[in-house]
Amino acid sequence: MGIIKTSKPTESELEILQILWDRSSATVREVHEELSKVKESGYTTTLKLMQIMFEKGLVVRDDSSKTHIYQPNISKDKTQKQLVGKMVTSLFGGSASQMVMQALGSHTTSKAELDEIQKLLDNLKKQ
Amino acid sequence: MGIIKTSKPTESELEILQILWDRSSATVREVHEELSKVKESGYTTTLKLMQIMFEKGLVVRDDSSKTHIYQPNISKDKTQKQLVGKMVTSLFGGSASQMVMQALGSHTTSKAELDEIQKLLDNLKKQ
DNA sequence: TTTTTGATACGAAATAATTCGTAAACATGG
DNA sequence: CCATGTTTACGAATTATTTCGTATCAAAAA
Repeated sequence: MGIIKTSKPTESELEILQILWDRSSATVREVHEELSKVKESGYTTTLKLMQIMFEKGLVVRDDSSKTHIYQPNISKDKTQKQLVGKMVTSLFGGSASQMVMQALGSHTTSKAELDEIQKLLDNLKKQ
Repeated sequence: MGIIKTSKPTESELEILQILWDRSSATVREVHEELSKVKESGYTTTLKLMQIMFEKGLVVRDDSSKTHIYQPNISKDKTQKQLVGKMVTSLFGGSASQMVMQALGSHTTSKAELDEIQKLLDNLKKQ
């Protein structure tokens, strides 16, 4: 049983978490470079955000050397579950299938992905 | 081709839209009663929110009588698509199936719902 | 050693979202 | 007509989030 993380990440925090999940660890500089590809903002903005995330416990950091190295402290999986769950509740009246249909209906999904979903569906049906 | 609604509704606005989508039209009083069931807040707060939503074009209203009657001005379907799409992009790297799996994996889904999804899946596979 | 570069810390401004108090308008019942 | 209750309008406080400027420190370069 892990520690409960109540506060859901803000939009900006999520962008940073994405990068940390991908790379598993990164400096502020690295995160900022990555963000800059899709977003216009100053270095100290990214720094401040990551400091706040540290205070909130969303990330951990190694500050043994001058340049701190950050790592995510909440799992991608759990966070996805949490946010999807919230969306299912608040936007689809609790019906996951409604959301699934909306998701599959509007996006083009590859054959491989459809097969994966089929597999999952088969498993769920058995139980 | 409809008018483009850029601004995504805030959390609070979404709660109100839910109610308007359900009832198709409602007064501030009615919306507030409904909200009160799950949330603690003052009447004028709801009023103000709905006024702002009107300014943004999220809702329309009939103000021919003293008590205004509000209706949603963006469709539930479009809004769901938009928000699900945003989540797929920002949280699942564009893979709808990843999200579907997360949604189905964490929620308990009824047999009937699973069948519905199966039907949709069959359709998608054919194409 | 001195200068330059790159890093953190931190306060605070700017922006967005939520909340509420108060005034004014108006209908209704006495 | 007057009091009461319900409504809208609106300003403004509060809270949350994002953004950046400036000070300071340390390492590397000159």
